[in-house]
Amino acid sequence: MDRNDLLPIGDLARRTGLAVSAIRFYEDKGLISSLRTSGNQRRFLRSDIRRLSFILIAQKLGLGLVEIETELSKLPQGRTPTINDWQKISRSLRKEIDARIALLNRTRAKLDECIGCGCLSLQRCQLYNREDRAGAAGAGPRYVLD
Amino acid sequence: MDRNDLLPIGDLARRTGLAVSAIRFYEDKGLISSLRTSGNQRRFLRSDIRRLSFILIAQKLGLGLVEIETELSKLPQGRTPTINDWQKISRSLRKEIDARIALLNRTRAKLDECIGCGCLSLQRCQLYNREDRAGAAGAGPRYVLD
DNA sequence: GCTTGACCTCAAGTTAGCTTGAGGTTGCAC
DNA sequence: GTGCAACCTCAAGCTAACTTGAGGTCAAGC
Repeated sequence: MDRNDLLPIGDLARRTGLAVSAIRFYEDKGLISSLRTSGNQRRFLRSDIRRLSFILIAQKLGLGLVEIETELSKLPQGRTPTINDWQKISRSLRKEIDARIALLNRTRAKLDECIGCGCLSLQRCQLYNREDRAGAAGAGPRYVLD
Repeated sequence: MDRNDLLPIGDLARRTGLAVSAIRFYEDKGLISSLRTSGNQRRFLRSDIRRLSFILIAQKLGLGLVEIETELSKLPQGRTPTINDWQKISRSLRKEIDARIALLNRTRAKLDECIGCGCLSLQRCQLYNREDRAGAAGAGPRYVLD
């Protein structure tokens, strides 16, 4: 592994569009790891760019950092992930997207009924039920979500 | 207006599934308003059940309370909203859903390309751009979102 | 050898969306 | 007229996902 293949945190930040502080934060949370120079500065692998990309995409889908870490933990330990590894884990994201689209479609169908009668009634329209609220993107009142 | 048409906060909570504290919080934020008894207790209109329902649905779509207030402010002031009023504002929500579905479809298409090459590269796959990140559900790093 | 920008740590602050707790009051039923 | 559940206010706490600031170090160019 060439010395030039190790990136300081600022470079990684520039490559991903992330703030330096965000990358440090992710390392703290265990989403990414780094080597250290003798002077205690972080050095990252090139493949970490991809890792951060994955984090950004997954976040966009509404996954929390904890869930993202779970996904990332499916990558092979000890060696740099191959393209094949990334394909596998990306397909898992694709399922997430599919699920979200399906949920939105159901919500839309129910809302359409409600627009029909104008009621917006929890009882009649059943626009809420645990199933749907569970997969929701928004935070929502905790009491209801428990 | 009959005296019986005024609901104490606990009843409203039971009808909507919200916590009492959440309703008070929404009132504080100006999403809902109440009358007071001589003893300073809140009394709500029956139509507030619908108002809270709307808030819950909109939250499920990932709208923030501020955006929801903006929507709600389109309801007529001074009188209880009619079914027609609710239909109008609900259609606005429907558009939100449509937009979100469209965004997810675009994201999925891009991810599919990425799965194809396994790159997950920000440059090549263009899985990020401001347009998409803007409509995203998740929080995302603030620096990038600015 | 000195300056300067990039880097370090650790603590505290920020926003959203609520909940929890303390300490006190109301109102309905018996 | 008394008991007690339901209500009140206000302050503080909580989680997620970061940012900001203070105070200090490292490293490369002049």
